Amino acid sequence: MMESAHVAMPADSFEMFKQMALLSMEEICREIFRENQQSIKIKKEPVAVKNLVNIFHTTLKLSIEKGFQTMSLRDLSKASGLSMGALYSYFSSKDELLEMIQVQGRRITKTILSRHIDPSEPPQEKLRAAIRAHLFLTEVLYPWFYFSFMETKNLDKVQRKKSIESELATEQVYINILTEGQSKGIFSVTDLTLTAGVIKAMLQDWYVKRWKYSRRQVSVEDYADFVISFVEAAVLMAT
Amino acid sequence: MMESAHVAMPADSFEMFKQMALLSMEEICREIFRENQQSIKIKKEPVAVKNLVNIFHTTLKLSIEKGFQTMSLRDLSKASGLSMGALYSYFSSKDELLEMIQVQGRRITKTILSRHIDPSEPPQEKLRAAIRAHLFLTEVLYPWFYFSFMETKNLDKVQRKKSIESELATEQVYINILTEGQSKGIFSVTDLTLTAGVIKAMLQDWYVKRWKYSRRQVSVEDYADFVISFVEAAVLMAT
DNA sequence: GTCTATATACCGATAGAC
DNA sequence: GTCTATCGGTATATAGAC
Repeated sequence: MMESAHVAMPADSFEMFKQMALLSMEEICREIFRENQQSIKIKKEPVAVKNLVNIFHTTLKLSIEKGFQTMSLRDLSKASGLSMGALYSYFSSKDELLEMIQVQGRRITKTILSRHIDPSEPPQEKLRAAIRAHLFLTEVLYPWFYFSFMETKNLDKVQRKKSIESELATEQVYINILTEGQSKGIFSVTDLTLTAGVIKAMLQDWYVKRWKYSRRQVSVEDYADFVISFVEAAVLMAT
Repeated sequence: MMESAHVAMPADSFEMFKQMALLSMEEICREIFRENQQSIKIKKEPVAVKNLVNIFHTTLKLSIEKGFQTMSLRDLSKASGLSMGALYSYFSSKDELLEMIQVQGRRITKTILSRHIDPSEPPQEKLRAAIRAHLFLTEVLYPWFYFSFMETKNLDKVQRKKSIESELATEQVYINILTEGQSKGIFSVTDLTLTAGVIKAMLQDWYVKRWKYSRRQVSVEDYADFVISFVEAAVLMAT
């Protein structure tokens, strides 16, 4: 297993982030293919990956428009150009398709977020880096995040629990940063958990209410700068 | 038309708000009945209202669990105790049921929010009152708000447009308050629209991620106090 | 006003030709 | 590896008895 072991990654600009993240749809689908070879009937990797890219892309597209439950597999078949039979070579049920997408999304979040926070940096820098990394990631993988957000309630009990754990883990990143800053006398926070919660709510708004920001022509970098300044105004110790 | 003409309503505590809001399910359903008498076949008001209460309550309950699309009308029939035939005496299609619920929710929001903001108050008080009123309202009508939030994308074009307008109108309330405070030298805000947007995101989190707050035993008054202090720390002019 | 029974269409999933 | 044809089940919606 490759362990990047907290090598600092600056990601000063969104473009830099995009390149460093190396999150092409294709790579993600290759990983999914390799991990699900027991349930995927197709054996030739190039063919399988090509079709998985198509299937996931089309699923996300249709689900964002009208929801995963509302999208029938006939819709997916028509929009992707693959037949019903071909689709069922890549997953054994519609629920498995949902799960495959969710699992991968959670892992990417975890990997990228920890990779972009350098524990040797001071808390204020860490806070900025975390906010930027989180927003840039959700921008690059917007369909995935919106889908995950909207479809969590349709998961089975086991998967839903994992989804909740993932959410709380993301919040914990901010609780840790705030705690450290508090103890170093840089931040002044009355309630760590609630503060982390509202930070997360602001970040979430970027992909949940994306139509609002794109119609107002607010770029992800604009929004990151704003959230950072807003949060800092609220938590930085008055000097 | 009854016009409350901005009579100040303090709503200092959640309990007071609850009483003043007078938003019993029954009253709301009576209103819906009177406005939809063309599509509701039942003519006796007491019977119709009683069943509408049942239908809406059950619909919200089932939809929150698994989504409106996933809930079949057979599910609704079973859970409400009304037959399929009886259900169709109250709406002409499943989509109309969705629309009836959405329309009413939007109207309530608009009415209550404007009723609880006194334009003669100073901006700082208005900001506090708006945040409290918004949170208290979403607490009282949690199922309605969660439902509206999750099902907006399933509306037809016309209804979705109205939903967007409603969201932007709510944001405008905060933009106006912030603008006034800015011009009076009380607030210092770099971007009015983005600030209003993140305030709204924090308010939304109360009903979107409700499980988180209830598991942590945070009351709506705790949360209101926290959001007010967080926002004030960010926008109040340093003295 | 409420029920049961049913029309019609589409759903997820699979078998078997190619 | 991909297709078409089709299975059994269930969806929305309605007709007609009571």
